Amino acid sequence: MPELPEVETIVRGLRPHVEGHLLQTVEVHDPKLRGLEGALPLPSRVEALFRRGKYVLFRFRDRTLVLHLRMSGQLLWAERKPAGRVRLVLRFPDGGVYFVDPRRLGTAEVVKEFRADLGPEPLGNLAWLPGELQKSRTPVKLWLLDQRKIAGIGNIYAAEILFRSGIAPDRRASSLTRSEVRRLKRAIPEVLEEAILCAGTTLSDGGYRGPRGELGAFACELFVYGREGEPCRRCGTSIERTVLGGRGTFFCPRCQG
DNA sequence: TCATCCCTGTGG
DNA sequence: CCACAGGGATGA
Repeated sequence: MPELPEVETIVRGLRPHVEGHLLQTVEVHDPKLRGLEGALPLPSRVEALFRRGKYVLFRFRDRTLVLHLRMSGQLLWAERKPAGRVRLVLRFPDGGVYFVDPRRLGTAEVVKEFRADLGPEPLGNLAWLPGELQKSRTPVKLWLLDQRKIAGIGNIYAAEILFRSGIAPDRRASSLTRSEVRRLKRAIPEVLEEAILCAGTTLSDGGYRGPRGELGAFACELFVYGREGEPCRRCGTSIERTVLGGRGTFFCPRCQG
């Protein structure tokens, strides 16, 4: 499931193929995306390709194509049609961006101006973080998952960030000690940047793929996510799984007391 | 603030 | 064969 590190990996990989290049045609293979047909003048030059939170944004002169991969979406650069359920093809002179999405939960639209209720990026200056945490009584894991508070963190990285911080997922955000806030503030960019260096996380289901179909190696660096019943890599205690906000929540009961 | 829906492949 | 996976929009 693409979160910030996966989307960043995709954008970095696609950028040299796309930025400054002419989009020739848009092929829509899913009725849910019918709205894209004729939404852009073609051909159209991609002025910039970038990420905001988990969104992928193709900026044209006066329009922006907004993609969200949700659970199962992939964006692949390929010369020919890849395997899988292709919902959309953005064709360039020397290849295409293929939006493959078996569960069809991903979204794509063309807008005049990108609007989404997103909090700050977690890789920038986090000086604001302690004050914002102080204001919220929601469990800290749900706070991290709330895109309006901080943009780009999903279920996998929320779990890993909290493990590294030594904070239990159900702790209320406003109850964190100064020391815990300091550790969280450090762990957020550390975990995300390491995951970007690993080109993201491909779980055993194989769902996430990089822009050329690569696997994300951060799967080998996971300490808690998906490891219920396995020994904690730090202390050996059995990793536990609970449900918080309807989502699977993994943690070490000893390291995250 | 919390539940529901969207989707479909996969594991149990 | 059914429950589950879950980000985000939406409505209660």
